[in-house]
Amino acid sequence: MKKRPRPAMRPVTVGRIAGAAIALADDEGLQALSMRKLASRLGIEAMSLYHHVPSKAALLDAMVDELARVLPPLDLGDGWRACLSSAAAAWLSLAKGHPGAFSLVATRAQARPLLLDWYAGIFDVMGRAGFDPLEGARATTSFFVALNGFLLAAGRPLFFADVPEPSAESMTGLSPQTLAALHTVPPEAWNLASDEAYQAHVAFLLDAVAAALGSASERDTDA
Amino acid sequence: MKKRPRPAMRPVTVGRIAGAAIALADDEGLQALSMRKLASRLGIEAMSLYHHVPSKAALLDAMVDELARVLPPLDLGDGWRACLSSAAAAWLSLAKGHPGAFSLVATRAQARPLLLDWYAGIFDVMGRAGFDPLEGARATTSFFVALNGFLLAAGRPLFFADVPEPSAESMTGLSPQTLAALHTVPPEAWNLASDEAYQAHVAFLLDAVAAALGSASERDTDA
DNA sequence: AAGATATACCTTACGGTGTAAGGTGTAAAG
DNA sequence: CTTTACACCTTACACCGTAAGGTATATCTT
Repeated sequence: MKKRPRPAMRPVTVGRIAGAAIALADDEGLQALSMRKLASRLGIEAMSLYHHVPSKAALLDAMVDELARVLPPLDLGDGWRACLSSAAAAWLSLAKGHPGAFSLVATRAQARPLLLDWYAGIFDVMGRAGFDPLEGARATTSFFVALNGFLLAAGRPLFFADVPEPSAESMTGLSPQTLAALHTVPPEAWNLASDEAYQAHVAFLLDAVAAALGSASERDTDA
Repeated sequence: MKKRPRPAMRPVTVGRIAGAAIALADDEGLQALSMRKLASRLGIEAMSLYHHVPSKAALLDAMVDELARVLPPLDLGDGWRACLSSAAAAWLSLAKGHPGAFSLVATRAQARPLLLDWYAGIFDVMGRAGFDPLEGARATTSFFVALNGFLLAAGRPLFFADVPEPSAESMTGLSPQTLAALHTVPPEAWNLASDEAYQAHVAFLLDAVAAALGSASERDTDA
């Protein structure tokens, strides 16, 4: 045991770097996250970050790991519906708590151990519910990518925040038919920023899971 | 009418710039799309692009417009299910035809007239099917963001391309339970790159739309 | 025909980015 | 006290988006 270097002092660690990066992304947007700005928040120089993290891509992975640590625990005991429902709630709280950094979790989840542990709990619940493995896993995967699609879109307005008045048609380049069609639907239908819209999306997806599982494993549902 | 400038010659137009940008993004990835590389593909200098396009953000919008022009037409005549189904197919063909540029369409669709015309056709079909406007529009919106979630994730492997063998657990940092849970599901369940997976996702979502519309407007379905 | 004008493109430059290469100072180990 | 190792720093490079202003040419006006 000759190698026990006794770090001189370690005020900055990978975890702390990732935490500061998440805070920076949440404050100023992911595109504003640069090695220089991040370093200055930590009171060091940009290149010093490279003694803790090999590249910016690795930093982004570390941010995903750090975010996975604050994921609320899942409800693993009350059946698949409660489990998926609590997963959706946890996902939402992560997206709301970290508006700038969340897209990383949705986008580069591949092979980050903590996040996979979290997902694995869900696959386990689905498996124990007795569903066909392929159909069940497909439904679960569809559920999650659909959740991500919503939360990634929720950052910016889908279509319009406010649909332009028909009188303004000349300014938008929209055809009258298009404007008329858009005006037949209530504006809140595409306001993805509300909790209510998210709940509607989750309910929509849970029904789809139920339908997929029901049709794929009748032998289990009526047994 | 004194102002009729008669352009000297116009070999490069916004449309052509957008087309070249799409090709560049598809060839080398969206992050490799720079004004300098794009200009050199067109045989001009970077700053010359700014005589046709005010900023890079506007260029990205122009790319969305250009992509919307190659969207296959929708099936507007055979009911909402055929309409959504053809929309999903069109969306897939766009994503497959433009792997680098597609994420722009999914991400910055706001207020691009051609794309809104396309969407408006769908809202029109949904409206004419007699469904509750809010519930119907919510279901349609959910359908599309869920489609986007799939196609945005389909670019990279979700979880793993290949799940590691249990014997390799020490290398991945995964717990034995996680590895076991991941191994209970067939690998193709999270291979999002196959057409079959997409069809399964679309079928999953269409069932959800049917369920949402059925529960929201019984007065129409049995009338 | 000659001058004015408008346009398409170019040159230069600035402050930002990620990061390769190598230097410095301090704290622990021998 | 010397050696060593590590945390942090300095400098530098190639790239980015784009602000400011220059030049050549094609057309309109006279």
